[in-house]
Amino acid sequence: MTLLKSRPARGSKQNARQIKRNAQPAVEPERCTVFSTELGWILVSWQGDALTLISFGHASPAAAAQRGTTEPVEADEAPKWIKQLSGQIQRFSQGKQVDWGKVPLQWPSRTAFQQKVQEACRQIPRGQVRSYGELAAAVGAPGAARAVGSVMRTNRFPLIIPCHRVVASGGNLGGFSCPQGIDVKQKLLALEGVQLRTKGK
DNA sequence: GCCATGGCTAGTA
DNA sequence: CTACTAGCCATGG
Repeated sequence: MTLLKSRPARGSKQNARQIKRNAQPAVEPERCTVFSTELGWILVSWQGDALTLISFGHASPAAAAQRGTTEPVEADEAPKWIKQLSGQIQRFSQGKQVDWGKVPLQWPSRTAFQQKVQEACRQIPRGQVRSYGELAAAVGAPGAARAVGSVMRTNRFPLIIPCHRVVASGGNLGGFSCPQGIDVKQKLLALEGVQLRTKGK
């Protein structure tokens, strides 16, 4: 996709006219599409060549679309890489192992802490879990379990950044931010063969 | 800087 | 087991 058009210097009347005539937005608009999976209706948003949002666990296409900033485009009108990604998400929702590869993720802004936590989360292998506290310690912030939870809560790329693999200490599930709530987290973990200790010890 | 808010934890009852 | 505390720490207003 070629969209890198050299931007004219600011403030020039001539340039302003030229921009208008070309009608070429400086940045590509964000677009999105919705589709149905075993994990409910999913919204996928992107801008240019980068992913901007994944939202899943919705009861209806309308509910999913509401999370986007624009009207969804038809599935077959989406760029190829989005179609591929959608396919991967489909297979993931069916419990298959998926390598997300190097999908470009675009964050609005991130602190160093958030970045580290997200990266650490991403490295949790399928079929395994870590506690919020463990993740905190792993990024050099022991005791910041709660802060880790906040990072998970604001995860814009669930599944790709497997926040569902981060659980409470002592084998408890912990929380989850999703329209369909904590059940989805359990379902996700079940898909990966993780069964949380109901009790025991 | 202060204060409130969380997908938390460990301890106590 | 549950219920309730009291700390904890990174954000955002």
